[in-house]
Amino acid sequence: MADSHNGDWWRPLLDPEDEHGKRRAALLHAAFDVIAEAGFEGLRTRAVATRAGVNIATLHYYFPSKQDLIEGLAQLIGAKFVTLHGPAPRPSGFPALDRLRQEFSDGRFYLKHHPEMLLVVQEFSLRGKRDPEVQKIFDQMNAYWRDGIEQMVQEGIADGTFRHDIPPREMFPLLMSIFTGIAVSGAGQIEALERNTETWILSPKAKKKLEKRQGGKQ
Amino acid sequence: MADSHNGDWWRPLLDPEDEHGKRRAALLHAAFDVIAEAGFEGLRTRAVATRAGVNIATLHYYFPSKQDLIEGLAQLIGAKFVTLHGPAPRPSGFPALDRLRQEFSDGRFYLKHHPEMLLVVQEFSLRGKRDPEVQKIFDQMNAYWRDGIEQMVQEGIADGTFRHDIPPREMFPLLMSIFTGIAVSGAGQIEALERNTETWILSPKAKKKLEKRQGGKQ
DNA sequence: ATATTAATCAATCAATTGATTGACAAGCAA
DNA sequence: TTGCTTGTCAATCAATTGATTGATTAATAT
Repeated sequence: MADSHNGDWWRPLLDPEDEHGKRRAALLHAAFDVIAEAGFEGLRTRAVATRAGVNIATLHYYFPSKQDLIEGLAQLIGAKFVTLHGPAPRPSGFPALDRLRQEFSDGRFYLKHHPEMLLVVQEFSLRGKRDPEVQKIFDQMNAYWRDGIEQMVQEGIADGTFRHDIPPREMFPLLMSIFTGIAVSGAGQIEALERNTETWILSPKAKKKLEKRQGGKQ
Repeated sequence: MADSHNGDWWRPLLDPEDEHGKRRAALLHAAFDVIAEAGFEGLRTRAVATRAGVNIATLHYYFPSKQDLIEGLAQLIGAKFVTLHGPAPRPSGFPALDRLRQEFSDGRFYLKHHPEMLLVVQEFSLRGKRDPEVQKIFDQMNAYWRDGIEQMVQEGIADGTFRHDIPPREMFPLLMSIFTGIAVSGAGQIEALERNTETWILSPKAKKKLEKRQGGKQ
């Protein structure tokens, strides 16, 4: 994710060579913007079409129904989330800690540069409660995220980076709750939150090592 | 809050003697139900009126506009939240810990018995981003909650129940994030989450006392 | 050259939606 | 009784909304 901290972020997603895909993508991005501004409550196909610079009938040509448009956007966001959260090699002495920090870094990035992304995800999260198709995609997204965190926790405990007296299965909901809380409330003190979380879950051994390393550098 | 864990919960809110207030309340409760089922996206004045058993024109008699209805419900929920979260005397050796546990207890209660309440609050939270009037009420609600937690943290640190090496101002966003995360994700492992949170923030002294007390009882 | 398909739009439809109007009945005051 | 206020509803309005139709143009295939 850190690699994509640029202006382009997630927009170029469908094949830009394909004219058909281009317009389709433009409509999806327009839908994203409208939802970000007005929520699902204010999502109007006309607004989406106008924003994409096409006629309302053209929208229905690419997305037969409003529901198709919504599901298309859900899949777009889901796919992008997986891409951005994909496993990346992070060479370091504390791979688990690095991944934890990456997670916070991602949170900071969205909060600072693309809060509308978190907002739209919340909109979808809420809509999923009454829309099985959306829920399915949302569940996949969450499962992917959960698996990543769970793996991180297990690795961290296995290599002695994280405390061993918190069961992996219990540490996960803890982190998940913290991350979700950050995304929703937009915690202003995310740095302090990160620091304290580390203080909490790092093993004494890893703490000492880190202090030593930092002490040597400073 | 624990005292109100009954079937009536928060419904009897306005003066039931007043016929005018009765109808008004019925409309607000109907609106609550509609939002719980269909979200703001699906909130229709007709549905609310029908549910309350009155004509659409009667709804507009009590609430001139849809916006008035929404703001009325926001205030209703806000007021009830303050009532339910009001400071209650909790005689115990660990007042701060008791309040912490009460907070988790409240979370469990809503998740188990009234998840629709959390859902509607989320709907309002999201709507607040584009509705200043709603946001104002929501902010008051959150400020009240925050103050309570902040006070709890300060008391807990002052009387030695909580760790003193975490600044109160840093412990607060931590708990806030955890609570929010629970409400949103509906964490299934809320019990484990509570246990680990306690392990985290309790001071060593308080832990020993608790262990002793529990050991003596069991 | 001709037929077919893809892409687009202006115009329109049928249904919905928030809100209003005008009428009526019950309660209350003068 | 008379007149005013409150509460309620059937009917209606004007605007919106998701979706369709029919026509047109450009590209592609035969």
